Amino acid sequence: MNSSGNSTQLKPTARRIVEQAARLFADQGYDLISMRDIAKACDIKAPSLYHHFSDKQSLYQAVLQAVFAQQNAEIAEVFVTQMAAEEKLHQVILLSARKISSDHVFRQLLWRELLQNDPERMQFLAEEVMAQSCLQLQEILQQIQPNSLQTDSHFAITSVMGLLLFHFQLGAMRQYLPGAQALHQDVDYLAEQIFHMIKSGVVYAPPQRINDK
Amino acid sequence: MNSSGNSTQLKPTARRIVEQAARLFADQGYDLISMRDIAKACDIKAPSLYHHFSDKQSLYQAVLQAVFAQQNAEIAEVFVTQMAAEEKLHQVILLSARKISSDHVFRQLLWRELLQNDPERMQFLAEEVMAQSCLQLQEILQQIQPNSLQTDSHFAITSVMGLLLFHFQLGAMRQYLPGAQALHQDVDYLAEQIFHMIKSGVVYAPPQRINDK
DNA sequence: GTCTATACCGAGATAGAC
DNA sequence: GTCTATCTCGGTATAGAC
Repeated sequence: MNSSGNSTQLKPTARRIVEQAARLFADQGYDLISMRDIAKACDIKAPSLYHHFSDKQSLYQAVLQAVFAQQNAEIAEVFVTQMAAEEKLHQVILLSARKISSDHVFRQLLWRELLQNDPERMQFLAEEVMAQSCLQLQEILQQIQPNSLQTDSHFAITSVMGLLLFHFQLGAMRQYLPGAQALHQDVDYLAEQIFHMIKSGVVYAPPQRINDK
Repeated sequence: MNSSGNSTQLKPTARRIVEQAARLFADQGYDLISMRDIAKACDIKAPSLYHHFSDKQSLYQAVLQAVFAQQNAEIAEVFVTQMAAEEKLHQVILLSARKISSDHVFRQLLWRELLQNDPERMQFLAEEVMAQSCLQLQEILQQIQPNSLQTDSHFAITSVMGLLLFHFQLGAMRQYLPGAQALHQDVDYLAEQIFHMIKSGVVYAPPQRINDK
């Protein structure tokens, strides 16, 4: 359990509220969680919450802000290392996989936001949460592929996101799908597979050129 | 707008209710849609719904059943053609992409179910909805890859699912991510890219052997 | 900053007439 | 098979004491 909103510049009680609310919202969703539920988790009564947040929506916004800012900070760390591009991609995927698989709160909230597909929130998510990682990922990918070909880096980036998110969201369904083995519970193994699929997709046989810039 | 529950063996009014409910549930989710909302969409009053379904949960179950059965039937058609394995994979991905991108109701309900991650429902989804397509996909993939290597077919299958689902769920966020172009709104183009990524992932350099059977 | 008490609303569901 | 009327519950949010 991580990234449950250690956002700074919030007073300690507000911080605790956001932390608890994040866990509950992630788990059961906005509608199923009542202000009473959140209050109970914080050992206070519901009306006290309104001293810290004007209403339920504001609290939810604060939760998203906190969780995604936290995630953003942690993911950024992945990119600082100095290695060959391919090994860098490998590490980025491995560490992102560990992060996303272990951080249930972040993953669920992200999945929920993608469900809504609200334009404003998508812009916020993309620009404030994803953009940094995506740009650095783009750079790595362009270093890996042969100079002569230009594969679709936007497609590659979103595929990395998609594979990471989907494989770790699959959870309880995985065991019922064909060919499932104990192996597939192993985060590092899945990360390895994702790395190879992205790498081969980028390196081999791009279907067509694209004016990437 | 498709697959909105043309389930047979339901009386016509019940069928209409399921159809409308599917659209509403997919769009706004179980909790946000009231029985009154559904009734209004059917031009009846809320209590009349209880003549056809014992409660809200039962109606939701009927919706899932109808939408997923429909989807299952449509996807199954994709596999009947006779072609070389690689071309077959190509077609399967292309047609699945068109289906999943156009069927907003199915995609949203599936995404919502994956959010809950309830073991029983995951088993239902996997076995009743996914299993057929997955097994046939598995067969195709095994025909494509060189006999000498055994790649992880479970990983490949779930990656196909993940890429298809994610890329078409991305919707409004896509335009805010690096490198987005008008191209990426084109279903067939994305399908092409997914096909190539899966193909190269399966054909080239499997990271390690696996006892697949 | 937290509480009790409460207003207000809309939800799911049922009874019983037609 | 559909309706009107109604019950009951739990939700968000506010007022005002401490």
